[in-house]
Amino acid sequence: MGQPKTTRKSKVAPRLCRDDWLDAAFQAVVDHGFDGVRVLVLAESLGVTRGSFYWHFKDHAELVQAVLQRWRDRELALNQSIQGQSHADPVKELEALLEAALAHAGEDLQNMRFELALRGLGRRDTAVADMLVAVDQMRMALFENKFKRITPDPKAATDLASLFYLAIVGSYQALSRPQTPSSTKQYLLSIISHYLIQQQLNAR
Amino acid sequence: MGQPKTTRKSKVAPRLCRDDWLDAAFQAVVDHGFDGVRVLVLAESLGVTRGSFYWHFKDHAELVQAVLQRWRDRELALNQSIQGQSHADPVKELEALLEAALAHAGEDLQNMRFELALRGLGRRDTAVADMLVAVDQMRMALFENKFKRITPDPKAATDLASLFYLAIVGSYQALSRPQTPSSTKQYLLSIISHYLIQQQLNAR
DNA sequence: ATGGCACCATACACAAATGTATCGATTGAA
DNA sequence: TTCAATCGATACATTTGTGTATGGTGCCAT
Repeated sequence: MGQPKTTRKSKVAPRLCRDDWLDAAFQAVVDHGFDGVRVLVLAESLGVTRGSFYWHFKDHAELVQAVLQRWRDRELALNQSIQGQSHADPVKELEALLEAALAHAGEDLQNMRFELALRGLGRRDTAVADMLVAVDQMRMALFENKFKRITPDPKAATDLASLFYLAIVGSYQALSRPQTPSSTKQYLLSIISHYLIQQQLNAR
Repeated sequence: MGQPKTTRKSKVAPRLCRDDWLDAAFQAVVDHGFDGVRVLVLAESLGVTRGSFYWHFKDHAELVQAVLQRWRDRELALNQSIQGQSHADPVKELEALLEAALAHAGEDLQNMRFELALRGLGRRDTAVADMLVAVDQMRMALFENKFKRITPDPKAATDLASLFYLAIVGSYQALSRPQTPSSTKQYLLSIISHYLIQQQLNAR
């Protein structure tokens, strides 16, 4: 019964690399949080013993550190690529950015769950907390730049960007089950239109 | 060195009741999350051995269950008391509600940290998730009622209430260190005034 | 083919946490 | 006072997880 044929794709014993362990750890964080990253459990899910793990990593702490590092690198790269693509209509850009941030919570559910677990870790680990603050500011600057092309009022741009970002982060965890993703977008877009209309009225 | 004189208030051996353990468990959740609720550790912090624990509780699960239960009861009671106090100016009421919700994140930091840990647990436990959804809806209804007295548009009331609540939840964890509490309030109040001004303009 | 290296298994020691069983001590009331 | 109920200490068994040391095996280049 139950051959050790795990979820590894190929047929037989394609020996593992460091990234395989990182992937497994990522999934464990998604499913059970950072406290659920157990070497023993990961080994079973990968169909090997811990002997493999302690060849690729010094210890448990190094694994977690590597997972954090990889997330941070990817987040920075993602930010760079978004900053690159600048088009004509700033409102369209904003909508696209919103879409991307909320898709983070839609199809790409894994990343959302990982990030929430990461914020949980950040509450006990100041280094992680600092990393998160940096990423938050980076992302918020993205929003702020878009808003600054919509309104001439710099304070309004900062306020709206903060509000948007907070609402997105909030939508990650409140209202778990119901129709959150698209409705949150509607709430936010509604605010934009309100704001734009008001601005046009003021301009007269 | 290091007498077993822990943080228990009185002089000698004031035997513990069930609530003492619940308080300690609450603090453990605040400090280390639900995974940090270890019977052994709680016993040490209370200056007793686990013999005491297993007299007051059947097992570890019963403790967690009781902690959840107590939080839920208190949350319901708080909601009731807020629903009771209805005054004249709806905008003032809204500001007061906002103030209360964000004070939750200010002076009363413990409750905020507990709630965040609880949301973390809710991601792995459907029963907890359901409880949180219920509480979220309950609180959001509070906001929605206030907004319905400000605007005649029911959809706008729902949108604004959702957005506010999401932003508040988001502010609980993004922007850990900086000037979050008061600035978040400013963001939200700014949105209100924008919205009210627009509404007045439309009314003409 | 074969020797060496990369990768993994096995076995051991140790630590932390749960749960149970039993005994001891303290307190309040008859 | 004394006796029983309440509360906590002690000791034991079990589980789960980490880390280390060492041995085994397939694969690739010489």
